[in-house]
Amino acid sequence: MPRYKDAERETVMSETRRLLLAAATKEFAREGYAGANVNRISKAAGFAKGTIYNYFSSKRALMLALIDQISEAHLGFIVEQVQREKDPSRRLERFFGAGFAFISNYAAESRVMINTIYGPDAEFKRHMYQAYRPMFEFVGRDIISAGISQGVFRQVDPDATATLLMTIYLGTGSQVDENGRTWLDPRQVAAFALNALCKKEG
Amino acid sequence: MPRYKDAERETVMSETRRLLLAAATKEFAREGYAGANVNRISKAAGFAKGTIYNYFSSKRALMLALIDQISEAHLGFIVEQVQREKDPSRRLERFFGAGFAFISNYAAESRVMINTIYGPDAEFKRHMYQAYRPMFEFVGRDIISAGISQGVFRQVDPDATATLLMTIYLGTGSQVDENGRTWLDPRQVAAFALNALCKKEG
Amino acid sequence: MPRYKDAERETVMSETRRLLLAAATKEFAREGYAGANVNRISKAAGFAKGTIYNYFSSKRALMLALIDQISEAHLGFIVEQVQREKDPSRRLERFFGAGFAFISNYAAESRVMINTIYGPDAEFKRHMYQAYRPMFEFVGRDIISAGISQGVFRQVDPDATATLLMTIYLGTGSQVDENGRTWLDPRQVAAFALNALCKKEG
Amino acid sequence: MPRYKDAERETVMSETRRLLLAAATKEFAREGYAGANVNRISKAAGFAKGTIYNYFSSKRALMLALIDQISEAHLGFIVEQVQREKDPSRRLERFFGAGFAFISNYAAESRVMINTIYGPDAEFKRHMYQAYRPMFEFVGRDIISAGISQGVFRQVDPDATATLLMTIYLGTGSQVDENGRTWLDPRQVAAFALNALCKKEG
DNA sequence: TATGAATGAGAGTTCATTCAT
DNA sequence: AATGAATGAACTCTCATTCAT
Repeated sequence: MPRYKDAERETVMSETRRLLLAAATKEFAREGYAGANVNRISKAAGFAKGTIYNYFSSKRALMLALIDQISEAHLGFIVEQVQREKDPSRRLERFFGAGFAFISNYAAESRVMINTIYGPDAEFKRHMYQAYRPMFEFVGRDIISAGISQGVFRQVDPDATATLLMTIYLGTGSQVDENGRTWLDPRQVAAFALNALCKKEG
Repeated sequence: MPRYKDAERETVMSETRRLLLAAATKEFAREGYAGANVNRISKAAGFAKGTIYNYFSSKRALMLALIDQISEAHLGFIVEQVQREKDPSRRLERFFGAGFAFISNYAAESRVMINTIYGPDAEFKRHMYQAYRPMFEFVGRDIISAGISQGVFRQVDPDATATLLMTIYLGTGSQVDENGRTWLDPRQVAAFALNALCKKEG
Repeated sequence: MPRYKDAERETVMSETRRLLLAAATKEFAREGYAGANVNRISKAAGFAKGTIYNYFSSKRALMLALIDQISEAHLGFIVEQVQREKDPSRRLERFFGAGFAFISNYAAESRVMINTIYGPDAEFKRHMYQAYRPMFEFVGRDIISAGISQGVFRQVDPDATATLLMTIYLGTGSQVDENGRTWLDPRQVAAFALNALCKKEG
Repeated sequence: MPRYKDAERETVMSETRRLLLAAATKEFAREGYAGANVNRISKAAGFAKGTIYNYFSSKRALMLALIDQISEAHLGFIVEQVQREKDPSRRLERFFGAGFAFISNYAAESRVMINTIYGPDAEFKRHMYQAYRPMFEFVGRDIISAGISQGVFRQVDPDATATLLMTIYLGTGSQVDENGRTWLDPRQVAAFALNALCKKEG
């Protein structure tokens, strides 16, 4: 869990900053980046309009900080659970299980992430991919490659397959109904992926 | 500047509308809905700012009309190609092939679609799902169900699997690099899906 | 009745022009001059947007023509009825009676007149006063002066009193409830004025 | 430009609001509500265009606030002077005297009031009547009814007569020439009203 | 550090008017 | 004479950002 985590920040980040980021998460989730209102964020966090500029130099900077925070939490959440399993197939199931659980438990954060990944802003996308690279690498290395070398998965390209699995995760996980419930079940998705990846047994 | 074409009014009207929608597609693709500028759209189409309001009552109405146009083109493009094949497996391959081709050939339209589906605006999303329902149904009926009844695919839930495939399509197809090239190859994705769906042969 | 009336205009004024002025009356009455919409007027009259400019050079010119038409009708309506009486007191009663009747029968025209007289546009006001001058003169001469010389009314200044009576008429007549009914009754108002004007009898 | 006065916030806030309302009064008086320009008001008050929206949520809200302010000032001005007299006839004279003085001293405010009362906007009219109700009641009670019970005035309906007097006041007072001078003299009008109301003495 | 009044660029939208047909 | 697509100035309102306190 502390992996990929900047221990420094924890101490530097004041309570105020945390409150502002929490309010920003909700606002960006609800309105999207362009539609979000900086003053409203500051007020929702319990501060005056100007306060937010003592912590973030601009609306964009706030968004970038939020991307970092979300990706960090997202990675920690998933890695921690996946690593409890050793078997690659179980790990894949856990991956979807934990992934969907994150989306359910951190709905606003997930909305921000999805909006950003599929949104029009190139800089934000680049930043987000950068921040999520560890997760792509983790899936490629600790799930796919591990499965291949253990003879459980077919001989697939680990990078491309990691991308595919991440894409499937993000795609399926981001489709939620009015109540925030995902359309699909993580077990369904995991079963589909396992069917595609596992060697066929006669 | 094309203030009065000499042809019939009907034609002028349609042509202008078409130009406006084309310009809107580019603008919405580049900036997203919230960031798009209505005046710029009208100018880009070759008209004065006010002209667009002779055709669309508001920015939202313009977007909704665009969603309808894109979804219609998208469905037509894919169905036409998929139906050339009769074998369900070939159809699945065609589905991804045609899908990725649409994304490549109609990059701006696809961007708008993706931004909308994964974006923050609930009304647009609802409208888009409505517009794409025929495509979900087509995949479930003419690919999945057809494959199951022909004994090619496993006994899966057609609706859930159609959703999954659509999601995979949209997710994988929407990830493009700076040049608009998709990260993944439609054949890779189709192979993955076929592995997951086809009955295992000893 | 044909007094103060430009017989020429009657013939020149085409049916289209009449329809446009009728529609303009309703629009100006409902929205006021600034809020009125020229296109809406043309459409309401059954014509295309541009047609109105074949008859009136501008929105202002339309309004000025309307003021002339309304004042002419207003004067004709009142004079015709007042002149049926010979006794100055009866004439005063008739004046208010006919005046209130005009407001009731020509509600839209009256609204336009009132809006204009008490509105912010100096040019319109000047034009309206000019157009209504015959009515001021008529009241001063054929009611007040007549009454004084017949010994019925006190020795008041005919002009000032005409102004006062006109003001009272316009003020009381313009106050109508939701259903277009005046707050006050013309007989009440006439009685008040007669009390003020008539010589005291022992 | 007075961005930060050194005094308390409360005071700055009120002062700015006062300046904005003062500028709005002039603008609405000159252009009418529909023709008024919100940005111009803010600029005329010495602020940037956006500032006015820190104080009033919309142009309409600004107008409604102005109506309240004007009616309050108007009532205070008249009541204060009328109550100095005890005799009903003197009070009636004072009523017109003070009323005409208000119109002369507060020309812009009076213009706004008159434009609104006789203008096309139903909501504003309703609001204004509501705001002026105390004045109608004051006239009915402290002038008319007082005069009747003291045997000075005839037995008239106090409410209808108050309406009539208010109407006469507003009508006569609102007719001013280019220099803001009323056409009629308050004494003339008061004399007319007294003649109408007072019992005839042999 | 926190405040919030002030700023002003920029957005969506309206509409009087023009003019080729 | 009538049309209506096109025009573009002008308007109301929003909001990221600044900065004196």
